[in-house]
Amino acid sequence: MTDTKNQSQSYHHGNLTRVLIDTALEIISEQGTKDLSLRKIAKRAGVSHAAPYRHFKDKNAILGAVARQGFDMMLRQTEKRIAKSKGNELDHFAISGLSYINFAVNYPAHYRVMFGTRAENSYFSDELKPESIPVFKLLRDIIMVCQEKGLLKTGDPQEMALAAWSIVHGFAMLRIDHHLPDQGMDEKKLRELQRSVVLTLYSGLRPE
Amino acid sequence: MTDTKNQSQSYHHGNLTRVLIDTALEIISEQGTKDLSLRKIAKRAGVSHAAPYRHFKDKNAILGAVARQGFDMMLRQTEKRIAKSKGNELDHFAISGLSYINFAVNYPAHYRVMFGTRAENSYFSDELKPESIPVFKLLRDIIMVCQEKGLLKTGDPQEMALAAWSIVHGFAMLRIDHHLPDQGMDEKKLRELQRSVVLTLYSGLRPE
DNA sequence: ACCTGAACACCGTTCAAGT
DNA sequence: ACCTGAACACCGTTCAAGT
Repeated sequence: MTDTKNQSQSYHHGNLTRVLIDTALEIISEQGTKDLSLRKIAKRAGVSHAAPYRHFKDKNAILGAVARQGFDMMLRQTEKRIAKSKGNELDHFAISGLSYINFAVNYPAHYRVMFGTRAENSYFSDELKPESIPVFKLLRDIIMVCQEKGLLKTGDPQEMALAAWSIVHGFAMLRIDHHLPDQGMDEKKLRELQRSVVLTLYSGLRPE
Repeated sequence: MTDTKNQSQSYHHGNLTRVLIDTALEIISEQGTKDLSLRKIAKRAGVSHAAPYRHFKDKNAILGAVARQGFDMMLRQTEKRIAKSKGNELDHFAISGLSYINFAVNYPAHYRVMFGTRAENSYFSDELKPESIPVFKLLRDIIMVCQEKGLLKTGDPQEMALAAWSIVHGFAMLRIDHHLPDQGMDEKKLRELQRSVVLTLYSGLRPE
């Protein structure tokens, strides 16, 4: 009963920025990226359709904020899973890939904004996809450690990280866009499939 | 000089359907999927903005036709490359993957429509992604032949085809959307990278 | 049968005006 | 400083009307 005062007035005092991001995510989850509009966001946030322009340059800037938040969440989540693991570095490598796919499956709205086709995503800076760099670096660092311990084969770690990323990104995209031939597979079967696909292909990176 | 008669009148006699598809592709290539509009297509085709509705149910139906054409082209192109190859079945397997990525790189406009997020792509039928089935089957058949000859390890060919598909789809998407850390890589370097990534990961499917 | 033009309900973005 | 409301140039889709 004490914190019901900040209802319809609260984000008139500074937190509209956050509310707009959260509302955008809600709408994307419910109606898809395609049907997201600035005017819908504004209406649901209880504000005029021009108000968001005080907080974001344009519609893409809101999507950019959503993407940034997504990359943050994905990184933290992956780091946490690795920290909790009792396995060796090779296990960490596998966990990073599976965790990546899990994030995409659990937060498809975020993921779609993060990796919407670049042609449509001018909300990434004109330079190279800077948002995805930290998670890519994490992957590459794990690979380098594995190489030092002889758990993965030698070779350019950047290239191997890219290979690993291709698999998980590809699988995640096919999965959340329902392009998989998942004829009547239930959730458990899909998770097994996902595990099997990643581990099989990762084995191509093991020492010969 | 003989066939200049069919200029602005010709598609009033039945081929507007084709002109609309081709025009859509032109605009996507020039301005991106996001900036494609029915009204732009109609205007460039020299027809009123309501005319396309005689030929397609709605805007998505046009994109569906583009996607279908893309899957056709991809399949034929891959089959042709395999037919020209002098290698064994394992080579065919590698060719199918590299050919897949090449198609995406050479026809990014097609590819983006083919694999735009499903939430946005109601132009795929409500059933399972039927357009992509033939190319998926080709991949699976090659895998089965390789298994019979002991060139690939045993296991569910459907699952292995999915694994192979994940890689090439993931790499293709990252590549055409410029999410790759391709700092100053030229075309030749990118093709080497692509080849290396695919072959490395495919080696995870080889007999143990 | 095929196309047009007006109409409707939406967009993103800008800008003067209000508090 | 932050928000509103009207305005502008666009959308996709429908439908009566023209040929």
